[in-house]
Amino acid sequence: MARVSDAHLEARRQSILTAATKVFSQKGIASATMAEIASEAGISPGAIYRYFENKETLARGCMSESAEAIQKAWENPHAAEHSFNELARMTFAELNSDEVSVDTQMFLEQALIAVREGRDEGLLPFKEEHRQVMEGIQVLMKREFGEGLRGLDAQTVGEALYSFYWGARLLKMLMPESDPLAQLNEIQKLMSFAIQQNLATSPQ
Amino acid sequence: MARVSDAHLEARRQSILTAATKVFSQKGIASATMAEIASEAGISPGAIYRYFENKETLARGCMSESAEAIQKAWENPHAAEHSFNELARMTFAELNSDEVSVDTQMFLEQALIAVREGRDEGLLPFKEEHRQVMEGIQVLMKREFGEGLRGLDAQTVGEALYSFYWGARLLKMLMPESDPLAQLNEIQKLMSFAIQQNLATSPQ
Amino acid sequence: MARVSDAHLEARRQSILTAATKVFSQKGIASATMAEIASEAGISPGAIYRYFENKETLARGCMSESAEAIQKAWENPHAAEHSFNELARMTFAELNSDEVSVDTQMFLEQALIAVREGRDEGLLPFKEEHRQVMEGIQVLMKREFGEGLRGLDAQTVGEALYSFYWGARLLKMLMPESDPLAQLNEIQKLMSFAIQQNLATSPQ
Amino acid sequence: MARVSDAHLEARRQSILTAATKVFSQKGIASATMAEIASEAGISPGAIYRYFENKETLARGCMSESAEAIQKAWENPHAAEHSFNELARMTFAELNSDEVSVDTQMFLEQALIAVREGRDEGLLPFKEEHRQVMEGIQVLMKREFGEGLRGLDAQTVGEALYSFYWGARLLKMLMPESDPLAQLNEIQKLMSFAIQQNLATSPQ
DNA sequence: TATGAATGAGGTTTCATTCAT
DNA sequence: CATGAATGAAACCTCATTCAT
Repeated sequence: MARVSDAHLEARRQSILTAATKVFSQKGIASATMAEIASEAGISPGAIYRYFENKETLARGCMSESAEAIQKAWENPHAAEHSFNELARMTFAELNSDEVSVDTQMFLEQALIAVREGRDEGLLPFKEEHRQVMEGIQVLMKREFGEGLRGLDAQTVGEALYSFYWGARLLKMLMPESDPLAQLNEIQKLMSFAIQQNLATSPQ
Repeated sequence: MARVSDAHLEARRQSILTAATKVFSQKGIASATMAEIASEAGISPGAIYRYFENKETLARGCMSESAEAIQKAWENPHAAEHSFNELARMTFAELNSDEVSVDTQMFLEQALIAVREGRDEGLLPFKEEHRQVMEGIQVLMKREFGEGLRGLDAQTVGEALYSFYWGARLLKMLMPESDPLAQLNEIQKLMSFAIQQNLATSPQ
Repeated sequence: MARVSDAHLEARRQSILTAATKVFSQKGIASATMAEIASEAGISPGAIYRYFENKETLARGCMSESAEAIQKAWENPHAAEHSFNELARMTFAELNSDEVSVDTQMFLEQALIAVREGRDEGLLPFKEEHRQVMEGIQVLMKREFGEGLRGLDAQTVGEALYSFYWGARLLKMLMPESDPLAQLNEIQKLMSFAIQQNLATSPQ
Repeated sequence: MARVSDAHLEARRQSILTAATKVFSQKGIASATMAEIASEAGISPGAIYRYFENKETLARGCMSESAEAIQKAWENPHAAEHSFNELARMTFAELNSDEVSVDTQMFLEQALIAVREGRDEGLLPFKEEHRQVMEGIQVLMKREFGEGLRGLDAQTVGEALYSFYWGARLLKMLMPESDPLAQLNEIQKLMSFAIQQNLATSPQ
């Protein structure tokens, strides 16, 4: 029964990921059992272990790749093909997908582990990512809004917006009925008004 | 060992909470065992159950009460002695205290447990609190800013600000060098500008 | 605080027994807690142990004494002041009291322990009691019904009636709504008819 | 170890039942531990749970199925191929087999647990069975004896006979030398005499 | 490769009993 | 004598993971 095509294996792997994401997001990572996931994927529990080392690895594998693309976009603002507002909308729109809750769970789980350990080493990768994204936010804002940010500290506004993003993710996880995109919309209106005000009162 | 003074009982209760907070924040709520906590508190496992119904209740008790006062203030906006901006500053200033990180950690631990377990029951208390605070934010904003919020959906703005608050807490936990109060400052400037703009263009 | 009158101690003892019987019959022996019983008796858990060695002893103490009197009556038929039918009615009427269920539980518990041990020694006391009562039944029947039992084996009839008695107790425990006395009534009618028939067809 | 034949699974199930019956009857259901049973069956504790939901279910499974056939006969009197007297004799003859004592023991263990726990739920299945059998007794008697039961309450007579049956089982467990069939024989003679008497004095 | 039966560690909770006050 | 806080043993059950087939 040897020599199964790589494509077949990859398809199997994907079907497991799909099943796992479904079960994880329905039952939560800890409550979901490997047996359930196997059943959902139409295979046996043992088979999962051919594709994923363990439950932990499987859960990590469920982190959606689409989210990574967006993160990359923020980290490389100069290469960005989108405006700040567009990118922001895309980012928050993504938060309404089902998988995000699992992603958020995974992230928080890792973050808590790092915090528990108390050593900075565990937190460093997180910090680095955070810093890069915040940097990207700041760069994009400055580029687009320029004088409109007068009186504001762009970096700290960037941090605040990043806080807002994570807070929205957290609340979405706890209250799936919340609407991050709608929240963003109001924040964008606020920013727009503020920028108008700034420009209107700018020195001649 | 009968008829111990109430003060003694309360001291014992506190010592259990202290021990539990220490163990929970080091090992995580799930991994921590009641035996460890009892040992840390210098009592027997069974004794804990005279003070706390079960592990879950004990964990809930570990959230410090200082935060509750502020929460109450938001939940009862009509009784508030402070303006929206004042209350907001107090709330974010609190985030710079040392114990808040542990509080945040405990909150996230419990939120994750509830989400993992997939049962809504565990999340309901959280949701209710969230909802009340968001309601409070909204009421205070409307009362103080009135027409300044024209063109904005006060409720959603409230939700967004609440998201921002939790995000700032989360980031503070992960990056203790971050400054929630500074972030709030920028957001308040943004709001102030926006309100000015709104009032300036108000219909005659 | 020494030297409390014996009467006082005995009263205390009785109040504990009353409380215990109430709680045992409501919750079952195993489910009832010493704390509940203490509470019901209006004392502290620790105090019970001044009067009863342990829960087991307390439960045994709840076996009603009225039942013992009746048993004695059967064991000493010659001293009996009552007819077979009267004694039977008294015996079954007793089964409608609340305490009997606890008694039955206690008896069965002891019996099961003896059976588990497999050694006859544990069962011997039971057997002896049974045998004496069955003997008493037989003697009373013979004395009263005489020729009416023609064609019947008095001893085996006695055993059957004794089986009936224990079965009625067992069923009363499992189905408190059953009515042992009503059952006895029918059995007595049966016996009466049978005896009449016997006498009617007796050889002249 | 995949794909084991159904026969193998059934054999495993039986070996667990055998082990459980042995341990339960030696130690009592409450004192017996799942670990002991597993050890006796030569498997791991966890394996038991693939065959039985929990300890309670396992205990219930320990009541032998031979008795069930007879029980079914009483519960479906209309389908019965046997007369009342025949069925009664078969039922009581069964009580002389060796395994009945263990069955009785298991039944009493469980009945006591249900009574102890004080929750009606545990007793309901018992009650239902009892009621159905008593109903069956009554129906059979009415069908066969008709006018012979004049002056008697068939339902209560049925209950009394059922009490007699359980009492005979109980006594057989405690005194293996007792003879339930002989007892039944006398009861049947009693009933026969009574019925004759009834018919003889029936109104013309 | 897939199967799925078996493993076995591990922690919360209860409550009879004790004993310091 | 009474109190009631504290003790601490004990066992069910789950489920990720393994490995014989």
